[in-house]
Amino acid sequence: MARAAGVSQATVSLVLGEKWHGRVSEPTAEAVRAAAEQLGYRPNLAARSLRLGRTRTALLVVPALTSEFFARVYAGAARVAADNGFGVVLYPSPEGVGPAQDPFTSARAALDGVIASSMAADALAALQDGGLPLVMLDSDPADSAAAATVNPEVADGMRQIAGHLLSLGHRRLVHVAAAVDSWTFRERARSLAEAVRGVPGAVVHTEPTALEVEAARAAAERALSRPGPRPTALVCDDDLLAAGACKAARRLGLRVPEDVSVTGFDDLTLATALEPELTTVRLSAEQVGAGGMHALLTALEGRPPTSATIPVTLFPRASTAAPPPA
Amino acid sequence: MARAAGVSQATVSLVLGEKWHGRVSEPTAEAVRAAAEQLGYRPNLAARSLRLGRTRTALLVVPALTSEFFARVYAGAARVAADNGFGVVLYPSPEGVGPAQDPFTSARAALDGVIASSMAADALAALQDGGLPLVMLDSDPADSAAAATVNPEVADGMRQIAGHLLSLGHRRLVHVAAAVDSWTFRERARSLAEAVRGVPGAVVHTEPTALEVEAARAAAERALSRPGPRPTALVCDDDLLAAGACKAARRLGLRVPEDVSVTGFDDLTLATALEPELTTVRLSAEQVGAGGMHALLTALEGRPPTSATIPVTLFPRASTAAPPPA
DNA sequence: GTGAAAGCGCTAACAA
DNA sequence: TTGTTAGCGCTTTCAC
Repeated sequence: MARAAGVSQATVSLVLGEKWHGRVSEPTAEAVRAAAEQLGYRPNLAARSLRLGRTRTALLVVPALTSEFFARVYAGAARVAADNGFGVVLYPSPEGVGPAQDPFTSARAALDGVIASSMAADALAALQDGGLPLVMLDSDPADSAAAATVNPEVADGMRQIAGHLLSLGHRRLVHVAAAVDSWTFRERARSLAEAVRGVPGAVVHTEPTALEVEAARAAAERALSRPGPRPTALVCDDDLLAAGACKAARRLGLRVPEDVSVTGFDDLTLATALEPELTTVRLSAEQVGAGGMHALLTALEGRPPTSATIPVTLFPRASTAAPPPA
Repeated sequence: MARAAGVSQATVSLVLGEKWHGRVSEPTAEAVRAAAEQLGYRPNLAARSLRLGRTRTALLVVPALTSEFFARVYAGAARVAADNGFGVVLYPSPEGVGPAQDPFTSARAALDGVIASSMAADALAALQDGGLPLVMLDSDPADSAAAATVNPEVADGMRQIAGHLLSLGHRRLVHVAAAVDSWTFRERARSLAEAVRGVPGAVVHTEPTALEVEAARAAAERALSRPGPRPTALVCDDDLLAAGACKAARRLGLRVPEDVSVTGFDDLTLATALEPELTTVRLSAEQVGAGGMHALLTALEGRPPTSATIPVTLFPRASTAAPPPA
């Protein structure tokens, strides 16, 4: 303790907590700081948490951190948290081996709030009885018991993709759709269908697939091999799926984008690592994470949190072009 | 408190802490468990940590979580931690904006130990005075003050890559090297140079680059355009760099692998999303993370932690072939 | 087999 | 302007 070293008792608390102005003399304050510095003293967080009843820790529930997208969501949330003296702990990915753990078994009492992605559907049940402020990410703004929702504008993103493709002249589209039952993917499908519906002669066929390159390749190959006129554009729910779609095209001897156009979603590193570079929609995952943390902090301060919406941007690159003449 | 609800006082502690055998009667224990269940009672972690002086929390220091590799390291560490009632908190990526934070300013007193990657070099200084058990990942086994080191066998991986390429007949290699000053990359360079040295007529030129696709593309393009006989194989320190190398080759009108072979390192998702699929070495990042956590837990139990070594595997795929005849 | 009591390090209210 | 004190919820002796 700096108490023995310095001069006083809990004056230390005031000084180190920056609450001493007008209550502790400047010399004393300086002495305390010097002693703390010299002893390498750090306040004990457990004691502080116990006393305060708050832990300055938020739980982030994401389906799989190994995905670049959610790693970025974490990065954004952690940055905002750190700026506010908060920490972020992750709910162990359900992907992992071992028993699916109740996020609260080990953590509930040590949390101030929860930020959850809609994709981690199975974890939501456990959150119901939490009684903690909850901010949902990329989720249905309507139905949740959340204090706030922070969503990238996925519908707008899909609308932009569709607009881009339709104005290039594409009329036979395939939606290479993530077979994941979550609001964000339903929204994308809805938005795409709506955009296509407005254009005479345009159709969209849906080909569901698991969220993996190999599964997407198989799905896209299926879609491109169906009887009837070949689709000219593959609209994928994720850059990863788009990578699979490109592989499918090449395996069938088709060129991207000359014979078939392919679009992604997210703008991961992958999008520009591929050849041709993917036309895709950038969702700023960091902003989603940061927005979620902001909303949670607001809720924690007792103010009504503002549901936010993160704009998205279409990046037209080399994987899309006008459809072949035929 | 379950105290009021149940029947007794701190008997609760014994029962819930599984320390009651032979000290509390079976009926009482059952009653406590029932009450706890019914009230949804969870022990307060802050209080427990305060009392015990331990937090069951480890810090994982990684350069950038947005990279798939380190996300996997985290996943592995978190899995092992969870199995042992531990949590893992991440050191905010130095990449992020905002002031570079001392990991201990907010966390030191709340940590039991530290796991650090060598790539987070700048953070190491701050760790020196930690006084906490430290496990290093992918770092020089010799020089560190670490209790243990957990390393994937990168030298062996590079040896396998070199062997693969040399036996295909390649003699003019380029090492597209990550311009990051860390042990793991020095080790790769050393191992590659050594393997090539054993083969008469074989040479390796080093082309340093930042760890990004676009920078790697530029570096590879430079290497392939140098005067003199063109290199026939590009050995990259990372799959991401290999993606850049492939783009460089195509931009110069060269085919992969017919005109030039390309190899990666890590076997990220990217490796099989690209075309051709990358010949690469799989480093099990999860195992590195898990091994690191195991070593830390061992150290925390007072037993001497065992430095571990994680074997790597060469995956020969479509990005390598015999060099062109000329 | 169970309860009473102390104390982990901190903060906030109050006394001096 | 500073020190004293109580108590956050838990674990752990130690009496009973």
